[in-house]
Amino acid sequence: MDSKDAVTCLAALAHEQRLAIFRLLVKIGPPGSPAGEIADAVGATPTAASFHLKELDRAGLIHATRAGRYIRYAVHFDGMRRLLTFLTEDCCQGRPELCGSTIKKARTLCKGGSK
Amino acid sequence: MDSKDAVTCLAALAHEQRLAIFRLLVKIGPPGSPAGEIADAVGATPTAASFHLKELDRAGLIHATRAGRYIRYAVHFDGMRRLLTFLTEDCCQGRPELCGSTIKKARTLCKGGSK
DNA sequence: TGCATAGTTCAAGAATCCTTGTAGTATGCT
DNA sequence: AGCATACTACAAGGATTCTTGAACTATGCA
Repeated sequence: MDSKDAVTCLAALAHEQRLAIFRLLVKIGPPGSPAGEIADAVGATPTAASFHLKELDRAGLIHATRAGRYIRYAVHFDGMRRLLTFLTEDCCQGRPELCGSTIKKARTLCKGGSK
Repeated sequence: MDSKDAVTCLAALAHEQRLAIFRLLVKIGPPGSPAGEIADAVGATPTAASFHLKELDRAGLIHATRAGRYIRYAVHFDGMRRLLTFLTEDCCQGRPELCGSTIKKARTLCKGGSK
């Protein structure tokens, strides 16, 4: 992940409805949820929900899969983990004793961590 | 941290220069750096740097302390940790086996983790 | 084939944010 | 006190992003 990708992710999340959608999908986990239910849950019109879901998808934070007439959206844990890793990279010059020594744990997120 | 605070933080970070400043300060850690050096490091004019530093400060991601004629900025680990916690809250409905069981580690960040 | 449902795309106006220069404030030195 | 340095505040133009409704595409069922 480079700086541009990170800015795209952060801009995607820097919006009340999109943040609500993202957190909802984080909570739901791998099974995800169809677009209509997501729209209802966050109080968005179908048009707005579609627009915001596409933004989150483009940023690589969620992904879509068609299931019959529904399109299910689920959080993309790998994208999420890459973003958090990028934000905390080289914390305290790699000398964790400067900040409490636990920052490295931020890198071992959902779906296995390392790499 | 509520949804509005998180959006403020994310919007603050969703900008190339501000993200560069934040990551620089994360890397430097507690000692921080004066505004002028930060401006040079990220290639910003003094005016732009001041503007962006204020944004990050307002969002609670960094904090300023005057040291003589210099104003040093340093990352505010607590604000940073609160944001990461907020983003990963209730991951997979609290059933970490759904996503790899390591998400909880994201909450134990710099400065000692919990609350 | 024809209709209903689920979701997306398009376009235009409105709102917001970014950029930049100039002026101003605070500190330190002589 | 007077001057230089370090940084901040203000303001206006320009660019980007958000919102909304109407039209469009895709799927499933009878």
